[in-house]
This record gives sequence, C-alpha cells and structure tokens, in this order.
Amino acid sequence: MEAREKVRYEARAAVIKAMAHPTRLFIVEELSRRERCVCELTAMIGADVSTVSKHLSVLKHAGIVQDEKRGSQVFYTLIVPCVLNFFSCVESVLEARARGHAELTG
Amino acid sequence: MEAREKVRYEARAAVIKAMAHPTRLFIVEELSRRERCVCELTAMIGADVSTVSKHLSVLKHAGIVQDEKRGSQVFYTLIVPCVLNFFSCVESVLEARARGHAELTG
DNA sequence: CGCAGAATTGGTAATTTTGCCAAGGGGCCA
DNA sequence: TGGCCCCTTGGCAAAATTACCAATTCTGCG
Repeated sequence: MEAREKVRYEARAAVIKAMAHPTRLFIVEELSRRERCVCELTAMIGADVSTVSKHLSVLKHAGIVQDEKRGSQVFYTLIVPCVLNFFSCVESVLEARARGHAELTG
Repeated sequence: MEAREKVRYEARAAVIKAMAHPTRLFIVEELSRRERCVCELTAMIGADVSTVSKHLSVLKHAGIVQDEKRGSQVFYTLIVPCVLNFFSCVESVLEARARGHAELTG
C-alpha cells in the first residue's frame, strides 16, 4: 500500500472508528430524532457527564455531529445523516451471522 | 440505557469496530472486486502475514467475510456487500469536514 | 458578588488493540 | 520422506481506548 493510499484509508478508518462504540451509536441514533443537550444524553446513557462529553467530542472531531451553545447548555445535532445507513447494513450482517450460526448448529 | 438495549448497541458496535481499521477497510474494498488469497492481500498490504491473517480473522468473526480453503491457499470473499456503502458516506463526512474547515480558514 | 447547574479538560488506571516474531499444522511435489 | 509454501495461533511489548474523579470555565439567578 502506497503512502498516499494509506493516508486515505486512515482518514476513512478514523471516521468509522468514531462510530465504533455502543454509546456513540446510541448518541447518533438519538440525534437523528432531534437535537439534544449534553445533560439529556447523559441522563439517557447513565454514565458520567465527562464520559458523555468525551464521546461527543469524538463524534464532533470526526465531523459527524455539531454543537451549538445556547445559554448554559450545549446542544448537539447530527450533521451527516447518511451514517444512519450503517445501522441497516449492520443489522444485515448480524442477521447473516445468525443464519450462518443456525446452519452450523442445526 | 437498559441492559437489553445496551447489548444491542454493543453487537452493532462490534461489527462497525471490525471495519474501523485502515488495513481492514483496504481488505474489504479489495474483496469487493474479487476474492483474494491471504498471500495476495499480504503482498498488497506490505505487512507481516500473521498481521494480515489476524485482520482477516477479525472480519470473519464479525461476519463480514468468508474463507474457503483450496489447496494450500485460503481465499477470502466479501459476504455482506452493503458495507461498501460505508465508503460513500465516509467520503461525505470527509467532504463536509473539509468544507467546514475551509469556511473557518477563509 | 456568590452560588448552582452545565459542560469541558486533565489526570490516571484498567482494558483493548495492534504488529511483529516464533512456533506449529497442513498441503503439495520431488 | 523431506522440504517448501501457505496460513494460523501464541506470546509479548507498545500504543490506543475508555471511564471515572477532580478541577476549571461559563452562564444565569438571586
């Protein structure tokens, strides 16, 4: 793999890596419904605020979400809705895996 | 997040995590063109055979690729082509990020 | 001002990931 | 049978990820 090509794949992997965490998947799906402030997400997730804030930072740095401060709260929005397509594909992978497993086990 | 919901998100994240590596993205894209044996992929990637083999193992375990032994070689195939959709979406994320950056820098 | 709520950042320990080397299994051919 | 490929697995050290606590910033309110 050439250096330039490698850089391209690293950039792509960085975006996908930002999605590769249960909590961040939850956040993305939740933000696809409507914008949310950090405090709301924190309550839904049930982790420390600092943890949620860092997850949001990862998504923001990847260019997947956006933040907007209003008053004392910070609201996050999904910028690139196509990441939702990941979900359906992931479901097919899981289904295919389930079918494959069923074949093996009878 | 309830326990059951958490399990679902963890399963999804596991699949995405399998894609979240430059080398594995390269492999997936390469396998979308045609099946490849480990030796071919290893030559293209330029890493140790054991490294490539472990990356393939990750993709296989996730249910994304399939292996088939023929003679002394093992050929890998892409099972779930929809993962290719990831690429186009990732590109839009990268483009959106580039645009955002351009706005900021002038 | 002083306080409380909202959020980010630094620090740290535990866990996971990654990549190479070494070793081993299996197939092919002389 | 012996030797050579092809590939996988174990082991280990380096690097990255993750989650919490503590400290800090900023806002709004009395």
